[in-house]
Amino acid sequence: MIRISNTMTRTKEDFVPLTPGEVRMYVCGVTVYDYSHIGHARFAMVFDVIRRYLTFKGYRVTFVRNYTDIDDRIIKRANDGGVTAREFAERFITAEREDMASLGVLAPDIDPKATEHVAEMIDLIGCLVAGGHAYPVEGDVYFAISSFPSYGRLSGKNLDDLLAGARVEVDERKRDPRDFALWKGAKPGEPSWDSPWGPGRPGWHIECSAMAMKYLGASFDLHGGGEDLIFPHHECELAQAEACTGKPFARYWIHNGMVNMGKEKMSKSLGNTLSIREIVKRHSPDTLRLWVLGTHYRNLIEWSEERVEESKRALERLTRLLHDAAAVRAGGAPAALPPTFAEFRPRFEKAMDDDFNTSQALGVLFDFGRALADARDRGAGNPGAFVAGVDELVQLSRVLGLFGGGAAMDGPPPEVQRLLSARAEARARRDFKRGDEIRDEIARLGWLVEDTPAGPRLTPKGR
RNA sequence: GGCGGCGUAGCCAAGUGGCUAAGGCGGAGGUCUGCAAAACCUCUACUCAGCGGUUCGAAUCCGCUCGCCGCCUCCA
Repeated sequence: MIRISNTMTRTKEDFVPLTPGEVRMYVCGVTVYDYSHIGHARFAMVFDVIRRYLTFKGYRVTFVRNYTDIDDRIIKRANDGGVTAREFAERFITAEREDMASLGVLAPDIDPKATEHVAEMIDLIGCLVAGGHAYPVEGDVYFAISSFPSYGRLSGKNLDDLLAGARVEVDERKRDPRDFALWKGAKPGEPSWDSPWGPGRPGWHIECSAMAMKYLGASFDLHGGGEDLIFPHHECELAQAEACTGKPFARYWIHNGMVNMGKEKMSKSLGNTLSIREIVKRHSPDTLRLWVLGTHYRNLIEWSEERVEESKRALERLTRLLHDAAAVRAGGAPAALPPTFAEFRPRFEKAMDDDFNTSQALGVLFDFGRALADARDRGAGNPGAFVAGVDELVQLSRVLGLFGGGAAMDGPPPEVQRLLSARAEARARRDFKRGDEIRDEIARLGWLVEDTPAGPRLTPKGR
């Protein structure tokens, strides 16, 4: 039984999908007005792992992650750059897809864009107006907070506190300062769509309500996003959907913790971001993933180049096993998974079942790695069992999105092989000076040579 | 001011009522080795921010204090 921390109830609950064997999940994606940063990388990896694990457990998962491709900043930056908002947004959607692929994050089943669902949003707004939950004013349409008493339930706010907060924008035309825009009347120079309330564009929150319900139905299982979206975005999204349909929206709300830059949240608005495309130049996707998954998804992570370097070293422990297995596999016969290696899968699942505890799951994988290394070193006895064990380790690792690319297991290029042979000859002549020189040459090509009782071993030096 | 979260070894980080407080990085010693590296073995928190309380028993529950962070405004 999978247990999930549900933001709505603030407790860990048994996960029971609406339809047995199926999971429908919606995750709020990014607003595409700039390159994605490490915070987005974490968020994407977290939900990627949740999706992979649910799939691993046998659920048929439908995973939707949207693009917000119309908003104030997109319009402004597009105007500044002399391109249309659409062109501008498309550029960053393309970039985002490249970034996610470079991190080994699987593409969503559906990745809808807000601008392609304006009709659905207009229908939803129409439903809210008809039901008395929204009202038009001079080309805008606002959601009437007072018509939805449970507003504030998700974020744990009460309506009075929101007023007292005094940070709510003052707009005389709103019936209540806490009301929020569903539809914004067009201003000169802005892209707009026709609607029953005049030309304009959708408010931020309405897009997710409309798209989630279009692809997943009025009620679905999981809704995710960064914890900074709990209020107001998810609160509003929920209110809009439920006010119209009268049905419960998402059953479980999952929110990931932030990535801090020093003591401060990494955020586009604070300008303290580090882009994904910058960071993948320095670190492999597996290294970054290990860094992210080492901390439980709800906790804060502080960005640190040093911590990532540590993750790299830890990862090398596992990749070495993969290479050793590849070397053994070439000659050995396959074997069944021996009983000594059978304990790790259940332990791994137990950790992941408990609110996707990747930190603990990784601990299991490292324990597994130690058992495998021990088996390898103890002997020539049963190489097939060692290979079977490593295969099992890889299978479990892939549930976390590790070792998905073949690169981790690719053999050395011919040049390195040649050098290795030359070194073996030199060492046979006891010309260790030459041997060490060749070892350095191989190192420059990115491979580490180690002499073991069974002969030299090659491992790629990680990023 | 309101709401929420965090504080565990040198560093990172699980664990949230009861066997020896996971795992990673770093460090120390040993075996192995031409050297190196890796691997393996052993060691590295009598203690969980502090102080009280509940309990047969608490890192885990409750209260207070201190420190840090997030949200309440666009944000993953």
